[in-house]
Amino acid sequence: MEVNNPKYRNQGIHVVCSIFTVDKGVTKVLLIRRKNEPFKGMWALVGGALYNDEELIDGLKRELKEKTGIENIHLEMANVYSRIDRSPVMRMVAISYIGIVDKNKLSILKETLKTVDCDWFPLDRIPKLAYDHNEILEDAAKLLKERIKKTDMLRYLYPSGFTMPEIQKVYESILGVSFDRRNFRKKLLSLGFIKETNKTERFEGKKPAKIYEFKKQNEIKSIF
Amino acid sequence: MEVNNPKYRNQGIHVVCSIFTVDKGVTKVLLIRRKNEPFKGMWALVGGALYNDEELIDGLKRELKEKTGIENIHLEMANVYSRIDRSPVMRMVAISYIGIVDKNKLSILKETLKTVDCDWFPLDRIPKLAYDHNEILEDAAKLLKERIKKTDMLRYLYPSGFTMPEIQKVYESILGVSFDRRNFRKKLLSLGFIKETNKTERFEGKKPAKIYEFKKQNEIKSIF
DNA sequence: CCAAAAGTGTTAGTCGTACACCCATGT
DNA sequence: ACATGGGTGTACGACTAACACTTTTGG
Repeated sequence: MEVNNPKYRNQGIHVVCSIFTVDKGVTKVLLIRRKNEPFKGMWALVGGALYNDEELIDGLKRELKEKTGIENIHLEMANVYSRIDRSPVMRMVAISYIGIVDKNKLSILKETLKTVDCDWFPLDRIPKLAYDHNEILEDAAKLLKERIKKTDMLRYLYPSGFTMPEIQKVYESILGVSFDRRNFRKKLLSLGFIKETNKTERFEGKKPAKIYEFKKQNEIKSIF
Repeated sequence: MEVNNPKYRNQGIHVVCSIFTVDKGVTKVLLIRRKNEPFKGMWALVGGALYNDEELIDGLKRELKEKTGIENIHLEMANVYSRIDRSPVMRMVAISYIGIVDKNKLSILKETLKTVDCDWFPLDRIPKLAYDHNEILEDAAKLLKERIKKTDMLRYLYPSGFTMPEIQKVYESILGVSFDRRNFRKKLLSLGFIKETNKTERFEGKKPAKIYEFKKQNEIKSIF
């Protein structure tokens, strides 16, 4: 690599995340409103430019803390965006991540050095966002569907347990379909990554529902 | 973004690809041998540094042509690698791609401006590679398995048709399992992205086998 | 004691798996 | 004519989907 070739100059990496939650049956994503140029005053996904001395996930967590105050959440990689003019400042390739959290278990900063607002937006009411974030968010929402169908990603929404009717509503909200109560329960239990507790909690009914929790990763045994 | 912050400087993007083929029942990957530093003389995956005026896929295709002579092949994104010291020259984030081709339908350049050799290596006989390419290749091979199971990626291995026993052997080679002939045929047909032709070809038997081909993407109709 | 959601079990249909026989051809 | 792989159909078991009744509690 001829380091001095000007074609290698002025490139940077954006790290950006779509953090989802489900609030009373509605899937929402966390957006911030930008204080500075470019895209001053516009809503955007949380993220920023990577430093040259940090890994992607660390840079993203730094940005996330700076712009929302959120710490210690699980994020997984989603997609990559390389359109040449996707940033007006310089050539930036973006790496996108997704996460899902219980919004009631964390507090967000409404204003920071770089933001003037921060809020949860239902997926069907997303404003025009900075950069190509509308596209990134759309892809992220699609991926979220795949991931909750095929992995135990929802464990991060329920670090301390959930009831069947509760998590069923979340699946139905995110996937946009509805399931038979009895079959849903059987299916989820058959996957083997959740377990019953002896606690109960009222959800929508008067009869209390059992609380289940996700097994720790090392408790999940494969078939062989 | 404060463009002058030195932490944003000296970052680059690597694009790199694992191009697979299946040769007489053996899955192989295309490697080049480097002519220049860093890693001079070592084998490596095909790839290089992205220019600031090109998209990932275009940069990768440019590198691919420069270093192997290969043009016009299908590549799909695989993974991202961001270890800070993964390149000794400067901080480079790598985006990896995978592809699969019929090696008999293309010719490769044994030597170029930047390479001294180029060859197909069986996956169980991979030498120590430049950069973190061993890790990238391992991940790519895993992803290849997923993709041929879940998508019609093998269409790119067979642009002009295939016979059942032939493609079955490819699946078996890549996945490392073996299938019942009758069930394999039924399964593949049931997916609905291949169609019969009226041509035949001899494969291993004396009786000629029917040639099938992948439907064009727009011929594949969904269930609804 | 009634309304409303939570919890459970059984049956039918569908899909995947296992398996045996006939067919077309080259030698 | 026969050996070799290519092509097809059927029966069984496993999983998925549809569905109805009992239980627990708050009001």
